[in-house]
Amino acid sequence: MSRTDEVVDGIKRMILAGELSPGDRLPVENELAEALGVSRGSLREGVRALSILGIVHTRQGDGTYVTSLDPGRLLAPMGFVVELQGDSSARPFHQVRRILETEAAAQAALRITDEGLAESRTVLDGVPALLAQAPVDHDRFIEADIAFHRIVAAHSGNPVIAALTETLASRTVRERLLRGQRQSGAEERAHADHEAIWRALADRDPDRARTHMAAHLLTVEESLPTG
Amino acid sequence: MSRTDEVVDGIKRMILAGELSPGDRLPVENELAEALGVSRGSLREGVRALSILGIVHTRQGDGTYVTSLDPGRLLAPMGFVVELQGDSSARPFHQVRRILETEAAAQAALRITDEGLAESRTVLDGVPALLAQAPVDHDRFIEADIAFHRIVAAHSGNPVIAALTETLASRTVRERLLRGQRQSGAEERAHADHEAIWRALADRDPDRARTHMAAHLLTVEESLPTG
DNA sequence: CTCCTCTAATCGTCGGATGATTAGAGCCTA
DNA sequence: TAGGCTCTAATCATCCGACGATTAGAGGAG
Repeated sequence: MSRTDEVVDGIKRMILAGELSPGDRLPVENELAEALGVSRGSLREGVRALSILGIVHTRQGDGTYVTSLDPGRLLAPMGFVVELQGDSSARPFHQVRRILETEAAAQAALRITDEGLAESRTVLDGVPALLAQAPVDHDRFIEADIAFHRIVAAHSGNPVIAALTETLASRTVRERLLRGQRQSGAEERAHADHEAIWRALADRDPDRARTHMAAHLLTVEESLPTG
Repeated sequence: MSRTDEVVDGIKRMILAGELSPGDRLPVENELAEALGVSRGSLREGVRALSILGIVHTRQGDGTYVTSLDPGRLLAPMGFVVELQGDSSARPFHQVRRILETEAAAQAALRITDEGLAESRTVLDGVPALLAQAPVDHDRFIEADIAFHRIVAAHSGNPVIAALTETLASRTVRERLLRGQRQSGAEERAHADHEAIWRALADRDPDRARTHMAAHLLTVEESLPTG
């Protein structure tokens, strides 16, 4: 086990033992390095790794702090590895997204607030104008697409689902998806699906929300190579 | 953007551009540091971070190589952050596990091989002896539990689901779960659930497999604090 | 041809030095 | 006194050079 691994493990253990809580400040590098019995260089490698994993946050001139450890923050780095996946893995990843978002839609139908409905309504209302112009502004369509799905996932009541779907359907992933199906009015079809989902949410009907979301994401998925 | 971030981004970009493929060896530290315009220390911090994310693998005396980039390898580090979650997040995480494994069971019923059935049969056959002795060897029960669920997920045909459920239901997580419900024959109940799931798999019946898996995991979930 | 030894290459770790950034004390001014 | 400014100390960011640990591969012995 390398020194750096010992640092990572040591800090992780301090958090698990309650010696460090979210928001707490870590000892300064020289102190912590001595406490863990490693040089400052090795310590920095370990702290940097934890920083990239979203467990701690370092500010030059100030210090290093334990983050909130929220699922949203800790799952975000996963988006990094999702982007590295080749086309062969696009389908299994999207299947996971579909399974989770389908359930999220059903939950959201039971829990969404009037504010959430209004906000998603505003997003959808802006889309027809986008699709009417030629050429269509695909970037802005993707923005609206992301915004709608994000609102639905956020109202599922499960922050882990919200964080996972966010990373599984990031902007770069969506750009790949849209590129693969930019032939026959795919965006119009997607927008119609969104409207159907919205109506189910507005009616607080989980079954309809589930079915429409499942069909919507399945349509996208069927444009992907088999995997 | 720090030097280390530039290193991470630079190597990531090399992979995305095809300059580095799985199995390829990275340039030696001194060369790569010069190519990226950073010192060897900063380079090492970046490479170490990528190593912890499972993207590269370094061997002292040999060199640094790009890993296979398989979903299983890249999602494994997520288990690290799952363990850091407090009890308040246990329920949403387990909900995700339940949703994914339920679907995995249905898929596995359609795809599982005779070897997979035989292997899971062997695992289940060993459990009654474990439960008969007093006191029950909880560690070995957890082992069997993990083995059974792993086989099912592996035969879902989706490596991402297999990897995610593995990290969401690691040994440490399971120990927490079992501790919360060690009152009233929970292990016997779990084993009976497993048998019901196995029969559905053996009959290649996805509906029954789905239902039994859902009920099995829901039972576990109901012992968790509301979140 | 096989095995062993030895060397060179490479990563792992350390210590020190310097620059960049921040927070906070102390001072000044209105 | 309240507010803003300056300056200082603390802290992290980066770099450099050195040496130890490990591995792969060349070369020789049998």
